[in-house]
Amino acid sequence: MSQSLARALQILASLGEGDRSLDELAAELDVHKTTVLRLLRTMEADRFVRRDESYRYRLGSRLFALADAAREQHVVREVASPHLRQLNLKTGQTVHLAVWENGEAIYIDKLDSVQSVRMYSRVGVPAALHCTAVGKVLLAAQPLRQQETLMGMLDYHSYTRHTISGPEELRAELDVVRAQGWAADRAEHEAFINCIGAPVTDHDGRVVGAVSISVPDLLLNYDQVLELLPDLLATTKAISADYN
Amino acid sequence: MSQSLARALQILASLGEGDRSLDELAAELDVHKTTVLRLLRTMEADRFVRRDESYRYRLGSRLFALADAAREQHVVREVASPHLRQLNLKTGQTVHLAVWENGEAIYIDKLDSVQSVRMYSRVGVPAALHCTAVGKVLLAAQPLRQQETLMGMLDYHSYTRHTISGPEELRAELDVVRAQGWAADRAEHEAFINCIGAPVTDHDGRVVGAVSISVPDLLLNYDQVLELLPDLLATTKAISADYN
DNA sequence: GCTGAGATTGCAAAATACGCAACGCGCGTT
DNA sequence: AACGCGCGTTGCGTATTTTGCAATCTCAGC
Repeated sequence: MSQSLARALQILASLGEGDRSLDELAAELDVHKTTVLRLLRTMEADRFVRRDESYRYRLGSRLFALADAAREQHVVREVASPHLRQLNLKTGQTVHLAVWENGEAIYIDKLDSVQSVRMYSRVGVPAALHCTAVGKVLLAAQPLRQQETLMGMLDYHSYTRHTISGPEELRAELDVVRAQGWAADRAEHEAFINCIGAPVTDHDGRVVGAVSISVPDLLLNYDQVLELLPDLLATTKAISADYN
Repeated sequence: MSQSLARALQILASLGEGDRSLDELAAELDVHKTTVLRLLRTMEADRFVRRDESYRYRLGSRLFALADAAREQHVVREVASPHLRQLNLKTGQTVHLAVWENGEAIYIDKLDSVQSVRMYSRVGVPAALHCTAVGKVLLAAQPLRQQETLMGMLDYHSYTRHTISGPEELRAELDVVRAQGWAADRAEHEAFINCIGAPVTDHDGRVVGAVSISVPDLLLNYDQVLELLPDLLATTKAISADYN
């Protein structure tokens, strides 16, 4: 709708992947250098973008401030924070918090494992609905009508050979999730990583978020991960209680 | 330079303070509703902004992702993270990490004290240069020419009755900071809060960041805070070593 | 079923952003 | 030391894009 703004957002997205030079950005957006320069200048003035000594552009510090503010607007995250920290300390594993936002499951918090095994996940990024623990938990909690719509639209990308590959299979899986009150991801999204996830609910029992624990296979096998389930459920229960 | 973009950024800044309705935003920016609507739509499409059921606008999840990426682009933060965590655990106090960015000292990481005493500081926000420990440390490390320029431009806002109030006083303070290798803030920014801060350096000895510990007066008096200095210096030394 | 507050759209005016081409500047090359 | 190249920057005329208005639509409360 607004061309210059759309381009500016594209620039920000691009800078999110790494620093860029003016020409690189111009080439990427396929617009004239001049245009990019002026957009960058505007954003620089408000600290959304900065540039280093060698004229390479990077994301600016204003984004920190905004993201920080955006988080505080997510009540769940505030409430969950200390509990997640405790779970992270106790289990030593990577812990995620995700919420439902506009048809997607979005990670809004992440605590790394003590062993710094890098995982492909990031705060602010959507989680796949058909093959992650939090995705399943959140999807299973949506109105049935919307679940069906979404299940029909998913791409069912096969990340590993365990990935659920179609609506029927997913529908069955969601039934299990609803019945048992938690979801598993047995190397469905990343090979050699198992996860378990459970919902956080408000006073009316509505699901307002999902917490998961992710463990690389080489640390714990799937059955051993299941032994962490009581800790996970205790955490989500505590968060839900604090949530009022 | 780019009007629509500038307005859009203004909208983001405003949403950073809380959720807004269309009319509220229009009034705040003093532009027509239509204009705001279209800007919001553009940002909504890229998940920079979202709106809830009742048509109130909030910051979107894309900002999380970007902020997360922006952090990872700050090498110092990555390297410092585990050390800060350790310092935070050992002392139990609020720990900050700040870097120099475009003439300002910006907080890029913060770990709260175990006693949740709220401090007025926020990741992404600039720290005052004349009355915070990190501000002094970072300012003292800049080229003298720039220091002078900046000292002439600062507003020397008197937050408390201990706040440094002019260039001469600040110049003397910075000499002390350089000489001793760390800086203090004796209730100069927030009454009843004392801080100590020290620089992180790269292999060439250039200052690339600053770490500080902040303690409310009711927990420890100034002399007691000074006893934490060895811990602080050990931390900055360790970070500097890891920095390569 | 009416009323009104707020969101949304079509349109025409013009302000604004755009691309071009020329300039400046620093760095590495010959 | 001079030259040339790469890259950022600027002035300017054009026309695309954005803007504000006014009319319309939608939904909630009465």
